[in-house]
Amino acid sequence: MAKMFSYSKAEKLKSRKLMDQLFREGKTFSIFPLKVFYMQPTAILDFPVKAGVGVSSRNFKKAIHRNRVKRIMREAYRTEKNVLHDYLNLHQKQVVVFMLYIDKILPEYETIKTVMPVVLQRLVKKLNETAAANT
RNA sequence: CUACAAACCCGAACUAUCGCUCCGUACUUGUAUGGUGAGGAAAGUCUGGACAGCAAAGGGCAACCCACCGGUGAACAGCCGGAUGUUUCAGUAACAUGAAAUAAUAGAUAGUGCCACAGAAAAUAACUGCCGGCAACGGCGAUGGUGAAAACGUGGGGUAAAAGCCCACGAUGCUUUGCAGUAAUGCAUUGCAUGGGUAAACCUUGGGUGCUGUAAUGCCACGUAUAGUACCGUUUUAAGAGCGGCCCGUUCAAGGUACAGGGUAGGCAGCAACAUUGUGUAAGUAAUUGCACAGGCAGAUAAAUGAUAGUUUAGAAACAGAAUCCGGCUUACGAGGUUUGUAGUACA
RNA sequence: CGGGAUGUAGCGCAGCCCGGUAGCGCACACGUCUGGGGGGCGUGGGGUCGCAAGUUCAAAUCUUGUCAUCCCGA
Repeated sequence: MAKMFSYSKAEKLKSRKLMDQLFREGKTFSIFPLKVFYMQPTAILDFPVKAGVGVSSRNFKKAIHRNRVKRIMREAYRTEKNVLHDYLNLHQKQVVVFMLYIDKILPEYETIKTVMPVVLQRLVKKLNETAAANT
């Protein structure tokens, strides 16, 4: 694990192929105002976590507003992601995550910042459950 | 001074911590370090180009666009200057005249169409009517008061009754000549004519446009089914294709079309240095152009500018985020400033 | 990045090409038939024609600009 709070190019979900697979086969859960897609890929990734954020252009028509939402989400993920990273380091797992903002009003940074740890803890819990079920 | 409207300028700066894109350097090859990083509209996509491809970017029709004159520029439907109209305001007894706005602006004397209601009649001059005549008929377009618009206007002469039929003054269109102007056009002048409006109705005239767009296009790598079904065609009179529609011409042509299915969705170039930006100066009424000096100023591909705290300022808020690149147009916009106009108040 | 369609009464739509009166269905109000409801019949109200400017005597209609919504292609 590199730096504590970084969110560099290698950690971003970029492959179109992987993304199609995620939306087709991945599992989901929602904690308002976020909806999370996640799955554990079979292939070996160059980075343990591949994470992406998104907003519907139907809900936000202006590009400036979409950029604003994505920036807030990236910032929140960057500061709160240690929970997920520690878990994955401990169990030698890898995961692909995509977080979609589903509300229609422009969010404040504080609200996303309070929701993000809850989301990541839920994600860790879900991964734990599937691991338990498999064994 | 205050309020409102319009045009133009400007579109915060700095420090610390964490973090992001791209570029350079170092080495232990993923870390350190240095630099770099959105707009006046990046927007709308309304336009003009650059650049690239498309059989030889063939010809005609259709379609679409433009339309006073000159300049500007790579180009334009843009911009600048001018001419002539129209509208509004000021002004006048009424003109004249001045200011502002303006998609005005080839042709209504090429042709076709349309003009509600009212009105005799909305473009053929009919009806009513007036005059002459016994009548047949002939002459006339003044009479009719409706309408947005009624057969050049006003006054006089003239006549059986009338009429640009004639005269004076004036209006409009075409035209001759002279002067001014690069020109549009203006002023004066010669002759002829006068049946409305609409071309942002069809249209005619003149000029222009080939089409598609950086997901263009070129190259590299990886991978699948030497694979299925149906139809059309193959030595000719050829199926079909060659990038919008139709016709012609021309070139290629042994495969083509549809359905179902399988694979890939990675990389490099295009791609960031020029119709470039800033300042000064010269030419020009201006748009704009020349010269000198200085600068290097985003380059991603699920897509980079954020978060927190503090300082400065009266305040930090508006509209809003590059995706091939430039010129213009249009629209959105906070606070402050400048200029102009309108209204009110106070003082001299 | 490119192409197209639609804005008319509370709702769904005509009218626009070829300019002059804005209409249809449902809904609404009143009256009537019925003991009452439902339903039928009759009468009536309600529209800045998305917004702005222009052409015209006259604009929902023609022209230009603009705003919003929806759809399509790569």
